[in-house]
Amino acid sequence: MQENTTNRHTPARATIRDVAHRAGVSIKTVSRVINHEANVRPVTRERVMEAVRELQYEPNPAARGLAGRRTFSIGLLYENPHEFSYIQQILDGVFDVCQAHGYALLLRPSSENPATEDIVRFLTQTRVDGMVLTAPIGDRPDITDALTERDVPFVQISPGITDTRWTSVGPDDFAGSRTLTEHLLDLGHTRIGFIQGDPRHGAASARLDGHLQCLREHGMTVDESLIVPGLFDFESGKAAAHGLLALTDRPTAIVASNDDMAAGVIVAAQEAGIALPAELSVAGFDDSPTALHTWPPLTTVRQPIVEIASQAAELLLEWIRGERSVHVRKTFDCRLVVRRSTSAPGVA
Amino acid sequence: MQENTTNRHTPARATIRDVAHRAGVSIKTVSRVINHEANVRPVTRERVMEAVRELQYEPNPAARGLAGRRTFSIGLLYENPHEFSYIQQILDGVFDVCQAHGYALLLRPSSENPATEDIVRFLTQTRVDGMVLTAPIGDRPDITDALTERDVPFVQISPGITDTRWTSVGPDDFAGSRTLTEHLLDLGHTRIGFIQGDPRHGAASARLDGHLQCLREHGMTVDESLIVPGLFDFESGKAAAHGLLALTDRPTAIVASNDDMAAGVIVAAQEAGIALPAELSVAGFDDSPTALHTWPPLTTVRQPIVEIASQAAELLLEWIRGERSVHVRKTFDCRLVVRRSTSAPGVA
DNA sequence: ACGGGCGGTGACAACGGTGTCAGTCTATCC
DNA sequence: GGATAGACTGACACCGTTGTCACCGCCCGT
Repeated sequence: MQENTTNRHTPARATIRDVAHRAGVSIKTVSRVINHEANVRPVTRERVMEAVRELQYEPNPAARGLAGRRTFSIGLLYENPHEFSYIQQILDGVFDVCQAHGYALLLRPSSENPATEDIVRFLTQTRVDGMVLTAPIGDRPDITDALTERDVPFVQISPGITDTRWTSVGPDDFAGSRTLTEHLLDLGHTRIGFIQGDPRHGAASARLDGHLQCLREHGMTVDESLIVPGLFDFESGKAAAHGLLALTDRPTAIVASNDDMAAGVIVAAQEAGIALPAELSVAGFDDSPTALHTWPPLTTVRQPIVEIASQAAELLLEWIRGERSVHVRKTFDCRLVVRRSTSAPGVA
Repeated sequence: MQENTTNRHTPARATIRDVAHRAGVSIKTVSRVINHEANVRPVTRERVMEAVRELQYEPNPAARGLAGRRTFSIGLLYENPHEFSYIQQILDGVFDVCQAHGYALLLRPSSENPATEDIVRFLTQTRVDGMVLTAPIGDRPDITDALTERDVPFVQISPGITDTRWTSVGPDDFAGSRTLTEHLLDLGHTRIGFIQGDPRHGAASARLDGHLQCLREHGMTVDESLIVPGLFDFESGKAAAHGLLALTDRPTAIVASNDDMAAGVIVAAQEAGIALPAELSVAGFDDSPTALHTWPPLTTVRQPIVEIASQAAELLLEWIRGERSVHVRKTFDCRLVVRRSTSAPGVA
């Protein structure tokens, strides 16, 4: 016995009413079951579940959204990234969690320094239940205010300042950077160049601070001329390295605040005919794929990006569901990854 | 005079009813205006638009979706990418078009070879109005069939086979590859290694065919031992290069089917102490950021990824709106980009 | 003057769920 | 044995749009 033989395509998706009818209960009870509400007899629940399975019922998100005032979707805001693999991993981590909880993931890439109203429009157009904000845009007060004002929950990833009014997740950039510099000191380097990251990112200053702190702990004076600005991208790293390598008393090691810049340093050294790592040790940060694509492969600091992103999404969903009512800041440890781009001065 | 002073947060978003009341028309007329339907007097239209502006009205997508059976959102399906920048550019291109047309972009990353039912679940859960499929997953008959069966419009990006039943967009891999090989022949190379891409991608065979065709056109016989497999990722490129460089009569040039593999070739050459480009010319494909991050920078073929993605989204939206009823295949020209990784044999 | 067509508009019923509230049915306690 | 407090269930309004259809007025041709 076939149903609906005339309707050849689009086999008329089952609705909650069909399920209710089949299970011999009211639509409200079906609603209770699919929303995991309490106070449904196990027998009833099972009967409903069976009807759901038989009819391959999937609740209509539009109807749910309309009646329940939520969309079961969250947005991910990010600014045009330099390190593509970074945002890709963020995306993977967030998506996994969304997937697991039946949420959809809406993307909101943005140009550099997007207008507040553009972000607000995204909120009103999509009505996402919450947002994951990446650095550096997640720090902007106008954005956090706009979200707060509209009661849209959000979680920041790697914010510059840890504001107890909000929830955030990030790596321990400070400690990671300190460990890295310590590694170079242990190898015997005394003149270490440092290329800063994009100052709009909190990670940039945290990594610099870790470096400086480590030098001080080891009783070294800081040579200002060895601390140079950068923007987290390959080009700026290369340019900064050329500057450092042109110094009369040039450094025997250079720490770049991320791997892309470190790759720039390597190319700069190659252009200048400087042997790696014998004449110059190079280190990065992030342990992005780039770190393995250079020659020699990069010593770097691994931050668990996917895990950080998952945690951010997890915290966001908890908040959305009202399972948590206090803001937290989660910090993840970084791990030093030693490869062939660093060695004792003079050693190949 | 203030409205709603008690309701401090969430200023009670305006609905179509509020707009109708303010403009002195029925809600249906407002609906007509915001959907750009015909048969509304210009005067009326303007009056409604003004009310919309004053109240900052944005239609509720859930209500729209429920009543109108469409979600104003499209999905982007992609499989875990090796070249992160590639998918990032695809995303940018698709997003721009969505943005311009008021559509939301839902992401559906997937593991390698996802189950059909996972994709189907994505469709029924999100009820997107259409899908953009990237290679290689966009080629899978089970996926295209599932979409067709459910009347979900889709557009393929860089499919392996051009099926006239569907719409697709992609670069001219064949011609691009031919141009690249020609460049090497012009430089005087006669033994050219070729590293193939992931065989699941149509681009892989198209690029190989372009290479072979070029050799034949120049009256050269094809040395099978110079054609080796690869998977589009750095590691496989490096491994393949090691194999080619170990040949007794080793090639003076290697073409990799994409930039990541070419980066692998460069590292392999460096490991083997082979001078670039004097002893070995290397070329890639795509002109990804990687191409500029190697030393020497890569000669490659640029494909207009963002443009391709935009076009795909554009075609998809046209189809969704019923503005087009015939399937097309759009091909974009590639451009040879010569950098320092290629030179005449023996020349630095 | 009349009927027919068409541009312009509104009333009203969907769309498929959730929230509220009232009701029934047990088990428990005096 | 009756009162009472849960556990469990359903009726019904409502969420904010779009689709359908009826209607009104006006212009046109005869």
